[in-house]
Amino acid sequence: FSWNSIIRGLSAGRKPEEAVSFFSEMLHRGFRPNKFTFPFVIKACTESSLTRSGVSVHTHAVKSGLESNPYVQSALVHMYADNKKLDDARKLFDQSSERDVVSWNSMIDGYVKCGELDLARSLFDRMKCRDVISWNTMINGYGLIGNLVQARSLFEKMPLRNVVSWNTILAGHAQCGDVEGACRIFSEMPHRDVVSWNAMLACYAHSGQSNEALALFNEMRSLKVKPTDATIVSLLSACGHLGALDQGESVHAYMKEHMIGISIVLGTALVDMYAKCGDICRAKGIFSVLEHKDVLAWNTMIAGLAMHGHAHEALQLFDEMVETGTRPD
RNA sequence: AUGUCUCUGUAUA
Repeated sequence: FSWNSIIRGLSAGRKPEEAVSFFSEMLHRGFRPNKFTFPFVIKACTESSLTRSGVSVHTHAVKSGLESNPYVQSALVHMYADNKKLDDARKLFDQSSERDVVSWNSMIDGYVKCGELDLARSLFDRMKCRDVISWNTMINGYGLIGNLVQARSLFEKMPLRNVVSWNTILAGHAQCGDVEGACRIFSEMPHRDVVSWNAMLACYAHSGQSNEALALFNEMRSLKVKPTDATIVSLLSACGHLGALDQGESVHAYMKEHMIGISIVLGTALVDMYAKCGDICRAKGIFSVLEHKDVLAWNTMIAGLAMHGHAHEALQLFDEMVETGTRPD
């Protein structure tokens, strides 16, 4: 009933850990979770890397007799796999009597994200119920470890491709530095969504083809594709590499115009862009208003200061970072 | 009414 809707809302929101505390509250008051409750809570544990709570949620699922529900089971496999607890995930996976396609895919993706492509592949080969996500997951894995030969071979063999398949093989080429290949795929793909555009933009930005990135963004705008944070971040990175302050400023203005809020990632990209373009004051200004600064944000600001010869200030900032409880890496 | 895949931020070489 309504407990479920609240937990669902929290788990989909920005603070999924609140869904977990809400779940404990629910149990504390004597309400019984049902088969819809668990996937929401487990997802919240997955996203906030709360593996300890996850284990306790797992225990409750067992007590409720819901551990064999396919939605609950696959959510648990995904939770362990996503948090790199591959042995726990696999144990659960092997114990399940009826593994559905989502459990298989989650287990394979767990191996993929840890670079264990051989283990992923052996599961994939044993699968009878492969769907487009299984194929996409494997293609992504080969792209991540730089094996474009296998990635392409699966891409060609797969019976059905969706836009994610195309985006995945595109990103794989980008990951391997094959800009021409990425370009070719981008132009050949039957449909492009915002992720396709973002992947191509990032490819240009990472390979130093900043002007191509800016040109692609203009094309994107003329086609009325709505940008996301990833779009803006790649653009800022392109501007930073060019040292093009005026272009960077116009991206910043675009953000304000379209009411794009400054997340930690976007904020760090802005700090970096202003620093690389030589406007250290604006970089400091953005940095100072960033909430929940993480180690990457600090590193960016420190490097920006150091780059411009403000060694003393950089060291001061380093001390401040440590004092405010961020561990240097 | 619920679960799985793709794109984004820092340094050095």
